[in-house]
Amino acid sequence: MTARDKVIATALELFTHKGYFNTSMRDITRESKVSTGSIYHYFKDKEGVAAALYQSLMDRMSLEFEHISQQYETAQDQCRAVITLLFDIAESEPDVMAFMLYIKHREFLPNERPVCSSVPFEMMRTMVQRGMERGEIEPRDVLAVSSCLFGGAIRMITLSLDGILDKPLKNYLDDVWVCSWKAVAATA
Amino acid sequence: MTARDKVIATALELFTHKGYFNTSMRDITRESKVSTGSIYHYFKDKEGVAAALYQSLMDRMSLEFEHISQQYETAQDQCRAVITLLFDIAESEPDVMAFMLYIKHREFLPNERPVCSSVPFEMMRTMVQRGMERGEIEPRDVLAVSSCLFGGAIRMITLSLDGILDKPLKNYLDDVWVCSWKAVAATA
DNA sequence: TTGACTAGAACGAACGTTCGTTCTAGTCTG
DNA sequence: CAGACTAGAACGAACGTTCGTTCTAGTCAA
Repeated sequence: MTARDKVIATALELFTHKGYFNTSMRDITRESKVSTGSIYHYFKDKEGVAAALYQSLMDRMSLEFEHISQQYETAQDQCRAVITLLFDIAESEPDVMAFMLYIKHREFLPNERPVCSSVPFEMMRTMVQRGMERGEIEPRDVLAVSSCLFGGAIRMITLSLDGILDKPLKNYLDDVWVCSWKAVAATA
Repeated sequence: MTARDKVIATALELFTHKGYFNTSMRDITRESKVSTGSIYHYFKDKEGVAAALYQSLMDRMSLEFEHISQQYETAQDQCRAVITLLFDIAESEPDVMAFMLYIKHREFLPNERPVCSSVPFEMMRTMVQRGMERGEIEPRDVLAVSSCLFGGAIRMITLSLDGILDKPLKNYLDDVWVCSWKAVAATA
């Protein structure tokens, strides 16, 4: 693991657990065991660390969604795969999910667009759009439908991150998916 | 308007627009025209300002939800009223909505429970619970169903706060409600 | 020897908070 | 009623700390 990677991994952990502003560069040097000088060699500033972390996570999600788009034919299968993937990540790598869904990036990445208009979120809306064109999904406003289709799952994930759930997240997957799909499915 | 109220109103505006950590006590004194000394007379510290603001908004929402519970009989009517109210507030007082839904309180209010387990959110789940008992809502896990019923609306509100929507939020209300209710309604 | 990398001491700016003081309005006393 | 007294609201300069960042010196591989 390179020094750069160690910094990013440490930043993910500290930013999600303590928050960006409650994490000092000293915290990062201590936890990552990379010196101040090295960090500023690889990154322009503290914001640069956050930006690199953010970018790497967005790239990863874009890639995963790309795979799903290719692997599945119907919008129904694609969207279920997306929600399943999100649930998986939320359980196995809660920090990753927390940084993507839960954190207010724009407080410390003022030039970044809001998450909702990031590439992965756009891809989710594209899936919905295609589902409408294929007649799988009731034709309505795409934003409204996308919100309803994925909103339940996303709320469930934030409940999980907040430690509200007493069972593992995956136990709720079936209930959430049945409800979410019923919300948008074209009436036969 | 008392000095105390002026501070809370200013805090709401600055915290939502710039974020808690990007807002200094000097910003608050400048904008509210209340001196540093006075602020520390009314509030223990910066966190105390945020806590008072948070509490006042939660109290207000609890009260509004209480009214809705009494005013409407069925869970369907209650839940639609809740979503309508949230949309109304999001449009007329976006700062209020942003502070309640969008902001990561726990970064600066470490002793506060997460929003999802605040009183207003509990009330929403109670409405769902009663809907199940009355046979209006398909019996499933209450948390999952609540997430699906309100998740779409909440996502829509965050889209609105992010400035993604090109039309006023209320234009989406019908689509969102139809989808959300279909997600959970008992099959006749 | 050069250039990429590491190290951590040092710097200056900005922060939240404190503190001594002044101002204001009300109350008590003779 | 006049004057002494009190409580607490308001003020803002100053303090000590912490932060992000820079700087200088050193190491190591090619």
